[in-house]
Amino acid sequence: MPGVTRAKLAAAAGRGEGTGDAARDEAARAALEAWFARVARDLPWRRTRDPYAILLSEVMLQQTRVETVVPYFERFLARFPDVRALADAPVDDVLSLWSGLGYYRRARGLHLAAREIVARYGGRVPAEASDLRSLPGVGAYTAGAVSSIAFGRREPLVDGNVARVLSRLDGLEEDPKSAAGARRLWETAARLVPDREPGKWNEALMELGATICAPRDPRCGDCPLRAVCRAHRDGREAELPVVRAKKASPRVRVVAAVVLHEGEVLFARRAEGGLFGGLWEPPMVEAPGLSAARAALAVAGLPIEGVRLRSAGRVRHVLSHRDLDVLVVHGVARDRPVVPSVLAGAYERAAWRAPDAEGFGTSTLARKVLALALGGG
DNA sequence: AAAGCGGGGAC
DNA sequence: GTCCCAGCTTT
Repeated sequence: MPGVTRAKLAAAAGRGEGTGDAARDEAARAALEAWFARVARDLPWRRTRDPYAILLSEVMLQQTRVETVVPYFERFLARFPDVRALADAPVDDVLSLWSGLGYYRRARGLHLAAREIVARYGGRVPAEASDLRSLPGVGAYTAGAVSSIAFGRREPLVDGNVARVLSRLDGLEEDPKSAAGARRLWETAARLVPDREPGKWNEALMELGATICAPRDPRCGDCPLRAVCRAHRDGREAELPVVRAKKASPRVRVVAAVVLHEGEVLFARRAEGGLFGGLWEPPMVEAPGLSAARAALAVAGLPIEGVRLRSAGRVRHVLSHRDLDVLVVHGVARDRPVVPSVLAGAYERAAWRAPDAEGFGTSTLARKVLALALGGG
């Protein structure tokens, strides 16, 4: 790293505490930028300058690991290569490409955002963070990311990685999830983001958090910021950032009914807004057993009263806030029940489909249920 | 401030 | 098993 000697970094680290040391900040910028230029991963969204592709990547990356997103990003972009293609698509097609990625509200939000970008911005992704922030599914992080990375605007961002890196770098004691802690982090990020290539800087901060400044056992020996890091200086890497304990997910008993007729399965579409909103699945309800489930499905309007159902086994599906214990039952309908156009409860409508049909969204849970019920024949 | 919202990878 | 990920929205 030209111009950045260990001695300079060490001198900068000892000068002042917390804020207000421009020389230390500059040393950190130089060190991190040099490091990033050397080790930056080759990721598909780093090969483009298309703001739409970058917006897509940032939405997919919300609470989702880089390695998980890569194949989804490639498929989605191939199917919807620009804002207009996405805006013109049926929502079920969009959810189909999102299937398995999780947090499906993101897909619906992005779809609505594309339509808004066409309607209000002539099909061009806006560059201003405040304009981006007003799009559905775009919060402070995503707005800062798109504005800085795609448009070179000097906008800060704070994600989980940056929160950890900056908490350690400046020795910030507040809980990043608290209002005060978040405010402090955004102030710190805003202080550090440079005029020149702010997007690179933001990416470098995240890259450091993802590859070096890990939640547990950070590799401080390989860290370009170790000479200016307060937490490292004080031996407190393991204590920062402070994390508050999260509560366990309640266990919930669910019954899923896989009803077949001539090779097709009865699917129902979940109402948008809630869990798995907009996705299609074999009807399932929260119930302690089959008889209670039958009653609940009858109330919902699903026509399976006359179908003999037997157990195919259980599926466990863990979400961030629920731990689902799913009893999978299956059976063959003698004659095809007519599905009503409107359903009650969690489902809005139903249809018979081949289990591997395309063009609509399904959750990983739905795929597990189908695999168990149909896997053996 | 807290809860709802998926799924998976690393340990 | 636990932790948490390039978070956003609603209550």
